[in-house]
Amino acid sequence: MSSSSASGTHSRIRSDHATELAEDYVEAIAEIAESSGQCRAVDLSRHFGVSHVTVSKAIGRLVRDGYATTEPYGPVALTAKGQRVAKAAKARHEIVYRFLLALGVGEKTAQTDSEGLEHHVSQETLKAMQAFMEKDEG
Amino acid sequence: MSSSSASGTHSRIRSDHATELAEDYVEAIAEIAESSGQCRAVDLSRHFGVSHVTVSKAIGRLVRDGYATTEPYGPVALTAKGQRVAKAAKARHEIVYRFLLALGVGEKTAQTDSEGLEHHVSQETLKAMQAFMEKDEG
DNA sequence: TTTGAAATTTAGCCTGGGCTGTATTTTGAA
DNA sequence: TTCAAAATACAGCCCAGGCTAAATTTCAAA
Repeated sequence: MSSSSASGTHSRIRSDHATELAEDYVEAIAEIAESSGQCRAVDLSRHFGVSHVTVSKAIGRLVRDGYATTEPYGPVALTAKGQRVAKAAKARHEIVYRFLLALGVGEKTAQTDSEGLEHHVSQETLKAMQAFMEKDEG
Repeated sequence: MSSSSASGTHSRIRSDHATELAEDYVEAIAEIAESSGQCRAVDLSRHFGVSHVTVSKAIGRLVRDGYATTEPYGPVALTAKGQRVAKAAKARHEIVYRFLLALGVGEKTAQTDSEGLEHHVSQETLKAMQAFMEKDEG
């Protein structure tokens, strides 16, 4: 396996972590807003199982980084940038999820694993997953 | 995709992060120790591309959590627990890496992606990956 | 219209993982 | 043997992501 090494690879993984939560949040915000018309901090708090304060701080970072907007005591809305990220994250998530099912993994595991994997799958691997599903299923 | 939700799944993802770095470190320590006889902080610093101070603190956590031992100004060694974790991480890493290759992903991407994915793949998915490789190649 | 419950905010705390700068210890070369 | 360079440690800083407790605002029901 040629011993990985060479800071580059690993530092990419590290910096990925910085955006993982943001992606999880915008994805959740888009889902909730779509299903119930708007997304409030309390919805996210329930969704992720963390305190409302944690959500509030996370929303603050999303706003700071241009992914979302909000008003005091109001709901959260995604910016155009946030919507792009949410859409891309959802697409990746679905590909990974369907791929795991096609691989023969059970639904529950596919769901759990796809949430963990979606942030670490490159475009090239996504392509390979899609190719596999096309070959495999239709 | 049944909108994920339900704190359980996501909180698992969060707490995973706590052990990811530990796994990366013990895996790297095992590799370096195997190839050069011992592992020093400076080796890890170069391996991960982070400062020696960051490595020093990480080693402190490894020691605190029973994964490694060290003496002042001395090299780092894995405990039995650390060796178990390193071995398991390496095994997972290799399965994921070979699986990606079998999927048709290029070597470089397989290397990068496997580093990101290895911490998020469940036993069930690993089994499915192995089954795929056996069917596909063996 | 008032009031109480629900939601949000603010303050303050913790750990992890990153950094710089400075001191200390090892160790190899002169 | 001495001394400078390399490695390690220590002090102190930052931000992310988690928490509790307390203050504030909204909003619906009485």
